[in-house]
Amino acid sequence: MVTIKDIAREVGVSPSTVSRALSDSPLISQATKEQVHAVAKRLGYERNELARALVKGTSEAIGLVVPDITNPFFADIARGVGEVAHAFGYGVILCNTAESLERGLNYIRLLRRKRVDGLIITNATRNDPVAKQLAGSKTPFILVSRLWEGIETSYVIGDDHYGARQAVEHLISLGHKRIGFIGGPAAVQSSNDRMQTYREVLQEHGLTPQEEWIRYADFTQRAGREAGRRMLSLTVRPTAIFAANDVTALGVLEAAEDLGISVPDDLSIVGYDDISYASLPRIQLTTVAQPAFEMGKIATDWLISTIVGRHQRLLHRVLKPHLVVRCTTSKPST
Amino acid sequence: MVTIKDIAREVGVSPSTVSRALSDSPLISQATKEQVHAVAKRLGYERNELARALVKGTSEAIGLVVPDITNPFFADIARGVGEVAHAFGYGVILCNTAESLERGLNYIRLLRRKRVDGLIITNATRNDPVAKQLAGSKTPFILVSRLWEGIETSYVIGDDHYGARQAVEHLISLGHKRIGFIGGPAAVQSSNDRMQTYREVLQEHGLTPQEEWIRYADFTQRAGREAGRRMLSLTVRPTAIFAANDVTALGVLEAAEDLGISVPDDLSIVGYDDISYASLPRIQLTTVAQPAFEMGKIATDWLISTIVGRHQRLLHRVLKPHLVVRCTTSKPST
DNA sequence: TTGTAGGCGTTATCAA
DNA sequence: TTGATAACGCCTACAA
Repeated sequence: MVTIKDIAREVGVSPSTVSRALSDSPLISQATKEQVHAVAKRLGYERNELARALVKGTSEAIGLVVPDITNPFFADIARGVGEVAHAFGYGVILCNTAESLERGLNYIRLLRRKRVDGLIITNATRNDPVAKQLAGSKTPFILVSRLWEGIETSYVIGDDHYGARQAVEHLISLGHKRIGFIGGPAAVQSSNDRMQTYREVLQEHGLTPQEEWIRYADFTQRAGREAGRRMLSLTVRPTAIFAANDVTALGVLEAAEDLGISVPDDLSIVGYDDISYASLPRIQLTTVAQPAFEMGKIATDWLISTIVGRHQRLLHRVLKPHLVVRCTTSKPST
Repeated sequence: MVTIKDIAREVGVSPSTVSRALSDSPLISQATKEQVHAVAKRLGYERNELARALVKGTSEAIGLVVPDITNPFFADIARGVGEVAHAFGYGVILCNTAESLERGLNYIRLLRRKRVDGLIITNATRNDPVAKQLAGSKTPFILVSRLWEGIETSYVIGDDHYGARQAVEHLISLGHKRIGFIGGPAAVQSSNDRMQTYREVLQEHGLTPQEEWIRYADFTQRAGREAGRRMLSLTVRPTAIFAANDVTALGVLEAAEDLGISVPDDLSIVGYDDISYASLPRIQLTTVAQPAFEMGKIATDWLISTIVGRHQRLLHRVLKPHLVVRCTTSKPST
């Protein structure tokens, strides 16, 4: 690899002059700048960002931790993050935890060892051991979509209570009385909030769900399918299911198919997120839409502003989701 | 941030001793090791990988460039890459080019400046200016799914000719004579190979497609939908369409819906990749399956072996895809 | 406008 | 078994 020393030797100046010339310092004459750039190009010089980061104390990289990159919701967040990160010249180190708490821990440690300038965390869970550790550190970070509890942080989330309310009230207004819920891991705040609101809304309407109508999956299609299959095999089964995310909802759709239950005639399904596959003609999933791409962008924008020191306030952004009624919900059959 | 010097001072030894103790050198006494580790833990020491990389000449990070992270095919590759990379203690820097050649170029430059130890490239295109540059460098890299032409590299790809043949012969065996093709960007090798084979197979069966039955989209759902809409609005329209990837195929499915054309009765559709959404009950897309996750794993495995110098041979891996017949294909209506 | 020198946090070499 | 010392490649006062 060619270094500034090589260029310096070639041009006949000192390494510092080369360094300054390459970073376009006003102290350097036009003539030398041109020479330096020419030689740099000829030699194929690429600045060593590692060395630069070491001395400048900033790596121009941010870490992004996601629980499942194959979930389009997180893929979209990742896209948003990449978009603005790269616009500011920052790199993005992506870590996929597969919903494993342990991996999440390891990745965050790895990212901090790599001295990323900031972190975007989308896999926050309750009692996350990393929470306090990170909160007590200097590394700026921001939570997206999922929250820790009892810890002051910046975040960009959707209003899960509001969204869940839209979903459940929609089902109730259609006339459903037996409404089930399939959530994500119990330690995930957003899933819990949706569940809690689900319970509340039912109660407000004088409805009490059986305990078997409430299940926890892990936000994957497979788990959604299994949970759905179990729930739909009950002797008294729900006429509608609210799934805590679209991927799970699609799993439930599969389960219904498996059991020969027709949607929406015999079962209504509402998802959450509005991933692009939810709107496919054959799917037409009724769901609660969240602006994933936007969330990634907002978070990254804030993070980088914080890194470069333009501000240091916390950011609390709660986006209102909205219900998109499509074709997986209808009146219950009588 | 706490450094080895801080630990050294605290313990009362030299920095080099601390360094050795932390990397578990056999030269250090058990007693000091324990002391050092204790203090390191107490102080919350995290090794600075930047500094380490600088002196060791290896960053323990690999770069991954994908054309579209929201395409589950690439998300799955990314998952595979992450899986084995992290198993070996490597970080993954993800770059999403959104099918832009210019971005691809910038990202690869960025990654090289960050001194990644190797690259996994899934966005290769014909006449990629980065190709020769990279081929002439010391950084090991491997292409996945998409190839450059005329350049000796390592790669893990699917057999596109074989896959496309399965798809088109399937349609022909069903009795289709008017078969269309919707590909990705013309500069993408895999898309081209599928197209070429599509032409060949038709020819072998004495069929000649009209030129309007061949369209290039950009591997997105939206473009697939538009191209599909145009093709299906022709006065003489194909009775079957082979799309160069599933995302495009889903777009075509939408287009058919838009125009009130029923699938598979009035139009058969075959996709490529077998992303998880292709097998949804309501979708049941007939498609050519590729093991994306596996491809990511194989490539990364090879890359890291090369990095650590276990070998330096090129890897040429061509995986045979297989046709999965589902419900979007049937005999043409008469 | 340019050069010198010191340092960023590690690791590696050579002595002790 | 441990300690100096010199790198790694770059940036930045401070001097010239």
